[in-house]
Amino acid sequence: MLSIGDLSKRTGVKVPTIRYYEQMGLLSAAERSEGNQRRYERQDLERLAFIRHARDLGLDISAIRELIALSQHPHQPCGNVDRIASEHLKSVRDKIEKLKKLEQELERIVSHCDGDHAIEDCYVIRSLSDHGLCDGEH
Amino acid sequence: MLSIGDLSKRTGVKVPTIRYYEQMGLLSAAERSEGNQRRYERQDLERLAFIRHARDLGLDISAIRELIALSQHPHQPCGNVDRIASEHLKSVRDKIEKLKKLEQELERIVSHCDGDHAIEDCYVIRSLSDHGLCDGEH
DNA sequence: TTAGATATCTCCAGAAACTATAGGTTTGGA
DNA sequence: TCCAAACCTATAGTTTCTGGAGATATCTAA
Repeated sequence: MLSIGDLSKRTGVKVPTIRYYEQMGLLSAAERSEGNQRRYERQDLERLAFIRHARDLGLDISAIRELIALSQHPHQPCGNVDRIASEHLKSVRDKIEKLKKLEQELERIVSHCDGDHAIEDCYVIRSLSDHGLCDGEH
Repeated sequence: MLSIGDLSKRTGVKVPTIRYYEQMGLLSAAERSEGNQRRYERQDLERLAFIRHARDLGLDISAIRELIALSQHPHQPCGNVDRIASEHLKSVRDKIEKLKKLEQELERIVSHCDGDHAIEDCYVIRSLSDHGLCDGEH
């Protein structure tokens, strides 16, 4: 039996966050010690690792709740699971695209600034003020 | 003189967001009409465009506040301006790296799932549960 | 000029996913 | 047995907005 602190150390999820996940219904309410402290088992460790992993992947809490619910009806076809993951893949790709544009623009802005002239002539400030100096859309 | 609605239409920033920026000290308190409604001038339009552009680039409010403060001392050298933009560029690059790893992992997950078998065999669920199945770190 | 529609005002609450604090109780090791 | 560390609950704060309620102002058309 693990305390909440043990669980935290093993998964890297902070203690208040574990309690928060319980409150959000991602973890079922843990057993309690005589003194009312949470006690966990291996299953809970796995569940929390699942949640953490999914959060790292950027899935939001409702998507994770959905996946957990699906995984508890194991004889259903897994089309929905595939759908959730595919949707998420799309959104990750969108994010990458947007960030790449930002990267280009910031590179361009920074490369014009040698850090050694007066602010009134600074390209960073000028280009932030004037969208017309940008190469692309954003 | 522009109303807050005009300003909103011209910049694409929603009305409550403009008021929020004023509250956060990014926009100075606007002049008021006799009936206490905000009235803006061209300068305010430019300032708001600057803020919007910087937000689009992902700079947070405190960074923007810093840039605005710096831009009000136009004869100082612009090293700090460069620093803020460079730091942000670095964090954008980090995010891109992380998201690319996620993209690969999700691709791998989705490609294993044809949406047509039972959940108990589904690779999505298995690999989310078991971090050991991942290719890389995240 | 006046009625009615639209825009604005302030203040407050909510969304997401935590994080932190306060004040009190339990546990585990010397 | 004692005390520090960990735990408990409840509540508030974080960030960047967004939306609503209820009251007031402004604009337009008749």
